[in-house]
Amino acid sequence: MALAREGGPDAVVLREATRQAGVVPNAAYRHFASRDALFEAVRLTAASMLARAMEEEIARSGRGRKTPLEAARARLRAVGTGYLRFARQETGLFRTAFSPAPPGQGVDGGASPAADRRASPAGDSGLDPFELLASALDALAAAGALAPANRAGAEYLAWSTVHGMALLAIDGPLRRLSDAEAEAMGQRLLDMVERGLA
Amino acid sequence: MALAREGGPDAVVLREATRQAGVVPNAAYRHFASRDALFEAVRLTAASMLARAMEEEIARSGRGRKTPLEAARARLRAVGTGYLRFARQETGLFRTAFSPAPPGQGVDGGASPAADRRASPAGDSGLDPFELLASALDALAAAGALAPANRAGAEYLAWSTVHGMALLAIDGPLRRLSDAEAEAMGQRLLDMVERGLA
DNA sequence: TGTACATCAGTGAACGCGCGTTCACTGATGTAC
DNA sequence: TGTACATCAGTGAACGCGCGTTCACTGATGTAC
Repeated sequence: MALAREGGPDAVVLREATRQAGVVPNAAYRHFASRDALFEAVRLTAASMLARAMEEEIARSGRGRKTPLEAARARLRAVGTGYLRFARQETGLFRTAFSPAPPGQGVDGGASPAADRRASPAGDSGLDPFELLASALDALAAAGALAPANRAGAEYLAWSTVHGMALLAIDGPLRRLSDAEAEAMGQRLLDMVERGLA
Repeated sequence: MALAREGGPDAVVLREATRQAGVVPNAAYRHFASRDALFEAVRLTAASMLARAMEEEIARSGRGRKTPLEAARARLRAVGTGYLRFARQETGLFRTAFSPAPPGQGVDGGASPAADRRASPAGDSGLDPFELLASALDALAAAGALAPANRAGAEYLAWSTVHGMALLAIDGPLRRLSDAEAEAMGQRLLDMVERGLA
């Protein structure tokens, strides 16, 4: 996890992990069948940390009295905000979570529900990032701010938007933004989504 | 270029390139100072091919009589559509174009104007993808479909959106969509942007 | 027209590096009878 | 209570691999005088 946090997916190197553990390289094979299996475990953990970060943001957004519509909007925003913040603050883990799984296995790139559920420690909702988003959109639809005709597949539209900004903020032209600027840009993006989905 | 097209940035390996050229490995050093320099050349070319694909899409969108507003909208859509299609059809090159430049050099990840201009063959406009987007947004603002207050930084909002979907369509959950489905999803995304930016 | 020389793509051999992985093993800890 | 045995994390040594890069070189082509 330290390697992934520091250097992203490519830094997850079996030999280096054993080095940091103060142990001989092949000792890793007591714990993981292969470097791919080790990587998969790291990826899953990273994905569940992202989910966790988003849930904390959601919890924060729930505070204060609100109409159902306000609450639904705040929840969707929180999902996006949590995602963007995690991407900026834990760049290596974020990139690891979305690193395509090694070919061969039929495993999804990104977080799969079952896998996440397996990895998630007690105390969170057990929902993966995608499910958190879906449920925020459901709430928005229930509150009437998202026409039923637009509900289907809306996850992918919202996710695309926020995922793209996360990556531009990591690798791309938004990399050099200050925290405050990135935050403001993120909120503008979420405004756009809210308006665009309606 | 063949390596990048086939396998993305990680497949751009000096030794393999010389192998495919039917030449001994160190012969590469007649043409590039290092593997990083070779990679940079590939990246630039990939970026300029993306720009090219977008320009073709723009040219296509210009056909038929339209009001200025319709034309501006069509142009912005074309920018997005070209981007998304290139990402799906030339996945390896797309990923290469956005691969972060090797550290050390102060070079941007993604396409920088000057670099692109250098690399672009005669016949295109010489604008990089970002500039194509910017000019489409200018046209939209001029046509009155984008409030001046929202114009600044709108590039980053639009780009984020489309970039995110491109990546979800490459690595993520949108990977398995058919061409027709991906196309439809892309158009919905662009609808959202149009509405959201206004 | 002929000769001396520079240029330059490519050769052949070798380097050190870090990687994932395999093998036969040791030695401490827990468990069965 | 004591002994035999299984379990299991970690050891030590070695493997083959592909990578980028360096070195001194060859041999064809172009250029100057």
